[in-house]
Amino acid sequence: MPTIRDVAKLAGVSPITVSRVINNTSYISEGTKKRVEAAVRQLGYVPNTLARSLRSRRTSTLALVLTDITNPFWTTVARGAEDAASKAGFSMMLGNTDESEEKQARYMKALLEKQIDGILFVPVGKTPAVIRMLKRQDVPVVVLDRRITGDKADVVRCDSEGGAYKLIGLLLSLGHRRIAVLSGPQSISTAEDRVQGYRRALAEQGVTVQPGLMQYGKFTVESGAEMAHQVLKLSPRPTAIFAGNNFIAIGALKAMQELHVRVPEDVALVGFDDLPANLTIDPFLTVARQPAYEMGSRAAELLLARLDGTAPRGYQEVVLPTEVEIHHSSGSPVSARGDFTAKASAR
Amino acid sequence: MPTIRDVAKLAGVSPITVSRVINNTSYISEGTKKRVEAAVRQLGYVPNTLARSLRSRRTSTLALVLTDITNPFWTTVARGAEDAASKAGFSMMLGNTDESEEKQARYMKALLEKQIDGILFVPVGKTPAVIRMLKRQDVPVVVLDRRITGDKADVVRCDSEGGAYKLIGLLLSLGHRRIAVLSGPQSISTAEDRVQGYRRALAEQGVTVQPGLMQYGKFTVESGAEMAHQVLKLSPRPTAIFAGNNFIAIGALKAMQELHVRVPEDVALVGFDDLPANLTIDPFLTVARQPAYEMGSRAAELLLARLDGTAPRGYQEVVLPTEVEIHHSSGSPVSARGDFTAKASAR
DNA sequence: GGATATTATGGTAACGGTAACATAACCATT
DNA sequence: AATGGTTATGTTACCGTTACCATAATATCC
Repeated sequence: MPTIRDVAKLAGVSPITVSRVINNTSYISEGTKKRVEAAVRQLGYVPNTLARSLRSRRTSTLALVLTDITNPFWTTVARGAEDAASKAGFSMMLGNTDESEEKQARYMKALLEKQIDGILFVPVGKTPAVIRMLKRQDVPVVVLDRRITGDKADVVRCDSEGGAYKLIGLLLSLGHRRIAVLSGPQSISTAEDRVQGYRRALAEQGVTVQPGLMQYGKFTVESGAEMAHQVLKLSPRPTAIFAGNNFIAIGALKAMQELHVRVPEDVALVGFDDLPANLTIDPFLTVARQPAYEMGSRAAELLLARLDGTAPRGYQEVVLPTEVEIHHSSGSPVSARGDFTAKASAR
Repeated sequence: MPTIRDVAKLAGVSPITVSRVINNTSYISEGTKKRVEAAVRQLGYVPNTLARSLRSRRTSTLALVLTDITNPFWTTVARGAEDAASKAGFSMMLGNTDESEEKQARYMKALLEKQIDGILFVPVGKTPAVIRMLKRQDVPVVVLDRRITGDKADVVRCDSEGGAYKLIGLLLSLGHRRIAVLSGPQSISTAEDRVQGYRRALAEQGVTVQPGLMQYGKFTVESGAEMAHQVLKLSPRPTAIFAGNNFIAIGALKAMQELHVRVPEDVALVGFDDLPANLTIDPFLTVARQPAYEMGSRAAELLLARLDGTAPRGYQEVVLPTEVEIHHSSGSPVSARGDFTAKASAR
C-alpha cells in the first residue's frame, strides 16, 4: 500500500503538498497539482482515513442507533438520515438495539471507540443514562422519535398525540363509541402519546374511557394479534380498533381474519404508520402517517448543524405533523352500515 | 479525552501494560489488572479505535454494499450479515448503490479509505471492474446474490434457475401453457437465471417459448405494473404470470386490480421472494422463497473465514436452495376452475 | 545448580496522515 | 523603498495506539 510519502517522492514534492492537493486546501500551482495527481493515479494511492482522522480529530461519520431496521418505518428513517449525511460528505454507521438497554450500551461504547462525530438515536427507556454519558464524552446527540425526561437534548419526532387525536376523532364522527386501543409499551413515549391522543378525543366528546378497551403490549405482530383477541372477546364487542403501530395493525388484521371478523363491516380498524407504498398492493388501512423519511433527514441535518456550529443555541425540539390518510378499513358511518352487518350475520 | 497514557500514569504502569489489560493479551498480574481497571473507570477512558487500527492494521470492520436496503429482501440479508459479523466482534458499514456504477465506485473508494477488512457486495453489472480493483488493493471480497464473469471471486447466492424451474413446473402441472414472465434487467444474473429456469421448464414439456410473453424491465413496482399491462393486452391472454421478484409481483397485482383481472381466477400469479411474514396480513402469493437471512450470514462467515485464513483455498461458490411455497395466487388446475371463471364473469 | 520455560513489565519506534508554524517569491499599495 | 497581501511550498512534531524487542524475576526440569 503506497502512502502519501511515496506519492510525494514520485511527484518530487513534500507530503504536505500532496495532502493539500488531495484535500484541495491552500494554494497549489497548476503544475504541481497535475504532477501529484499523476503520481496518485500511477501508484493507485488511496488515502488512509484512520490516519487522517486520528490527526484531525474528525471522522466525518455519524451513527444511527435504532430499534429494528427490519421495520419499514425505520428503514425509511434510515434512508432519510443516510441521504442527508451523504450529501454533507458524512458516512453513517447503523445499529439495532431491539429495545434492549444492554445492546444499546454495547453499541454506544463501540461507536465512541470509533470516534464518530455525532449520534442519532432512538433511546431505549425514558430517562436514558446514555444521554449523560454521551454528553460527558462530548458527543453531540439528536434523539429520534421519542420524548425523554431528565436530561435535555435535541429531539426530532412526530406528533403522535395529534395523530391519534385525529384518528379517534374520525372514528367518533363515524358514530363509534366503543373504541379499543392496542398500544405499545407504556415505557415508550410514542405509545403513551398515542394513548393520550385517544383519551383527549374521547374526553372532548364526553365518551367515558373503559379500561378494558385499553391494551398495552409490544410493537410486534404477535402482540398485536394477542391484544386484538383480548378486546374481541369482550361483550359488548368494540366497534372499532385503534392499532398503535403498523405491526400491531397487521397482527390485529390476522387475528380478525382468524375470528372471521370482517374489516370494516364488523369492526373498523385504524392504525399508525402505513407500510411504504411499494410494499402494499392496495392501500386498505386508514392510518396516521408519520413523515419517516423527513424525520431521518431533519434529524441528520440538525446534528450536522450542531457539528459545524450553525445550529441555534439551546436544545431544539422538532415535532413533525402526522397526516391522516383515510382508506377502506375505517369504513362508513356506523348508522349507515347497520344493514350490512345485519345481512351478513343473517347468512 | 483521557488517553492510554493518562490511565497508565494514574495506575502507575506503562501504557503498554494498560493496552494489555484492555485487550487481554499477554500476562498480567491480578494486582496490576485491578489497578488499571480502576483507573479506566475513574477516568471514563475509551480506547481510540483509529489509533489502534492504524497501528495494528486491522479495523475489524466489514462493509456490505447492496442495491437498496429498502427492499425487505435486502433488509433481511443485511440483518443476517450483521448478526454474523457482530458475533465475531466485527462491525459493519452499509451502502446502497441503487444499481448505479457510479455510486458503487464512490462507496468502494470510501470503504477502501476507511481501511475496512473485507467487503460483501452485490455487484452492479456482470463483469465488475471493481473486483479487480479490490484485488489489487488486497481487500477480500465475497460477491452476494449474483454470478460474475471475468474475474473469479467467492460467491454466495441462491439457486434462481432452480427456483424458477420449480415454479414454472407447478404452473405447467396445473395446466397452464401460456405463461408470461416479467423479468428484471438482462444485465443482472439473477434475472437471467430465472428466465433460464422458465425456458428449461417449458422446453422439457415441449411448450414453445413465445417472445411476446417475455418482458424485461426493472426490479421495481412501476416496471412490474407496466410489464403486466403489456402482457395482459395480448390476445390470447396469458393464463399465468411469473414475476421476477417481489416488487414486480406487487406491480403486477396492482395492474391486475386496475384491469379487474382476478388472481388466480382469471390469471394465476407466481413470484420470487416473498415479503417477510410480519409485513403480510395473509400469505397470498405463491413464491420461490430465497433464504435471505442465511445468504447474508453465510456470506459474512465466508468472508470472516477468509480473513483469519480458515477458509478453504480456491474460490468458493455457495449456492443455497430456493423453496417453493404454494399459496392462493397460483390457483387450482386450469381445467377445474373453468366453472368459477364462467360464473364470475356471468355476474 | 545450570538450562529452559513461564510470568510480568517496560522502552522505543512506527502506523500515515495533517496542524502549526515558517519561509519566500511575487505583486500592488502608499 | 518600505509595507502588506497573495500565492506556493516546506519542516517538524504530533494524533493514540501497539509491534517489536528487551529485561528480569520466578518456576520447572533433568
